[in-house]
Parts: sequence; structure tokens; C-alpha cells
Amino acid sequence: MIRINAELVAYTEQLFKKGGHGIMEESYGANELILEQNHRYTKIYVIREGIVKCFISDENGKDFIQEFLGEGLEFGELEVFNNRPAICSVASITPLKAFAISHASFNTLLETDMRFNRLIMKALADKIRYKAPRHSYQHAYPIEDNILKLKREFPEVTEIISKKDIANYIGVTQRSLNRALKELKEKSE
Amino acid sequence: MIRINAELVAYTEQLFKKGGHGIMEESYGANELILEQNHRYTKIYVIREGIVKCFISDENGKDFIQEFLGEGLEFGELEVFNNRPAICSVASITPLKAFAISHASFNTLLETDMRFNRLIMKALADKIRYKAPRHSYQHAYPIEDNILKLKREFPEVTEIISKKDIANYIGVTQRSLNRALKELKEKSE
DNA sequence: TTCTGAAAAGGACATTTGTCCCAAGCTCAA
DNA sequence: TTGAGCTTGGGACAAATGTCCTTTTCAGAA
Repeated sequence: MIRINAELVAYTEQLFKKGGHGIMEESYGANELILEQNHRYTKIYVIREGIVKCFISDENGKDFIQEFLGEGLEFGELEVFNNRPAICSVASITPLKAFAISHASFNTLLETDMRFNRLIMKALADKIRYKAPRHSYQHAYPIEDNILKLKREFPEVTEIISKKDIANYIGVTQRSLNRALKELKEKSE
Repeated sequence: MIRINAELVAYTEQLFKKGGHGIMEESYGANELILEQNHRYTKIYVIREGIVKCFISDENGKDFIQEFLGEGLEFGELEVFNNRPAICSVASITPLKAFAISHASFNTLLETDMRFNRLIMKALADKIRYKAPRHSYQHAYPIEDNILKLKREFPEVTEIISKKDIANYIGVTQRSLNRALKELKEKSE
């Protein structure tokens, strides 16, 4: 549920320490909005430490969480390839440390450093791979099964992530999530 | 709903004509299974002509259609970046012509041809961009709205794609799709 | 033409999920 | 310590969707 990418963060760290690649450090507190849907940005980010949520809000103010990103995951990168505003908002859940790379520097890295190029290519492929089964599973199975799956993959989920966010991730209302949680508890007694 | 990628197909065609890049031509009839979920393959494909569906089947035999791919879209490429079996099955809907490129040739192209590299990178980014709002929309709005949206984007949808496939794409049962279609018809009268 | 199997349409009922509330519990600042 | 505001939990009912079946339609094979 919260993926990490050890290779990408390690390599970015290496480039950062070497210097000369336009990689900067940034820090945020918990619950800060880092990118806002429909706005334009000129930097991409690689998480060093912490967790963010990446979500789409509709006109009624409902949020749908696309994914949670952990250490080594990048965001803001899609906008480099097609000159469009961001499709997702990104907000920190825990305090966050990240590397920020300007679009220009990112493009230079992609062109001149094939190791980096490959890591990003793989990261994009992983985002696609990861999303596909998730949405199909969420449609095909009742809420209870989705919760059980979540807890199996990530037992501390309810301690770190709010009920509201969990509901928005599964794509149900908080009411339905609560109902399902209650039934699970009753079954286990 | 059925995206195309004119740039990628044109450039692949160019490379194909030039020769020496290990690009082959393949053809399929309608309704043929081209890739099967959980199997391993050694080629990637770029569609020259026709439409395919890309779907995940669960253990109960339910299909969930991830996307329909049109001219210029690639498939089978995710498996190049992480050495895993296919996550989706791919089947032709119409008769299909495609370029096939072995993993080895594909890797060589990515490393030596930065134009190709960039086109693939952008194609991956587009797949992510495209999926995100779709799933969030499907969760947040009733079936009727999803059908209307589909018809707006792609009016001939019901002529080309079977009801079953449309239902599996929206993520509902055929019964529910029918109900919604009937209500729409009644409203418009 | 007639038959057959697949696709499409829909009736009846069960189940799930959402909506609209309100109440309880907790945190933080005045 | 008290009250404002957030998060969580849940009751009651409405609406959406699924399940199970049967019927209809239609294209292609015999």
C-alpha cells in the first residue's frame, strides 16, 4: 500500500552528494499541501523520508486518494513529459524530507545519465503495474475484503492514516468503512 | 476512452522502414488473445491499426478492463522493466496490425535512441495520467454519468464494443449497465 | 429456411452502500 | 477548565447495484 523505492532514493542521494546536478533539499511538516491539482510546477520530488498522499478532488469536494508514497517514490514528474498542470494534489501525512529537482535539471539527468533514466522509467512502469490490480480488486470485492487486504499488507495502517483517508483510498464513504470495521470486529470475537 | 499516439506509431514506422532495429510486423484477427495474464513474454507491441482491450481476470472469472488501446499505443512494455509475468491479458477487438519488438531490441533502442526513449517515457506517463481521473470518476459518480461521459468522448462506443466489455470497463454488471441505458433512453424521450 | 448459440434486455428480489443525522470522545488554546 | 472544532462511531432510511433467471433478438451454420 505504501511503496518504497530504495534504489532511486539511494542513487538520488549519491547524485546530490556529488553536487552539480541541481538537486535541492526541502522539508515540510505534517499535513502540508505540497502540490495542488490544476496548478503548474517546475520541480519534481523524490521522497527521502516520510509519507505523502496523492489525491484527486472533484468539484463536490470529494477526494479520491490515488496512492500513498513512501521513501524513494517520486511525484510531480508526469508534468515534465506533457506540458500540463498537475492532475493530483500531494499532501504530506507525516513530516517530510525530499529532494527537489527542477524540470530542466531533471531533463538533463534523463538525457545524460542512463542509470537515472532507467530508474525513472522503471518507477513509471511500477506506478502503472501497481494501480491496475488495485482498482480492479476494489471493484470486484466487498469493502471488508479490501480492509483485510490492507491490514495484511500494512498492519499499522489505522495508526498512521486517518479513517477519512483510508475511506478515500478504498473509494467508499466513512460510514461504510465504519460499518465494515465493526462487522469485522464482531466476527473476530 | 480509446487513446492513440500518432507520434509513437509514426516514429516506430520510420525505424521499421530504416531496418536494423529488430522491429517485426504481426497481424491478428478480431477476438484473439495476444497476451495472457501471468505468462512471460519477450516482446513488446506497438499498435499500427486496430483496437485491443487490456484486462485483468480474477479467480472467479470476472474481467476488469483496464483500458482500450488504439493506434500507436504500446503494450507488453511493463515487463521489460521489472522481470515479472504480465499483469494484464490483451485481446484484439478488431483485426489488428502491430509492430513487435523483442525485449533486447527494445532495450537497445531505449539506450541508443533518445527520441525513442523520450516517446516511451511520455507514453508511460500518459498511461498514469489517464488512469488516475478515470477510476476516481467511476467511484464518485453513478453509472448513468459514466455512460454519458463515455458517449461524449466516443459516440460510436456501443457499435464497436460489446455491452459486456463496456460493463467490464465501467466496473459494473451487465444488468446494471442495461438498467442505466434504459433509464437514459426513457429520459431522452 | 430452420435451428442454435451468443448477445442483449429485463423482472423480482436481496444486498450493499450512501445519505443525513446526531452523539461521544479527544485535543488544543484561551 | 471549558468550550470550539475535529475525528470517530453509529442509527434509520433511501437509493444504487448485484444476483438469479427467463425471455427476446439476431447472425451464422446446417
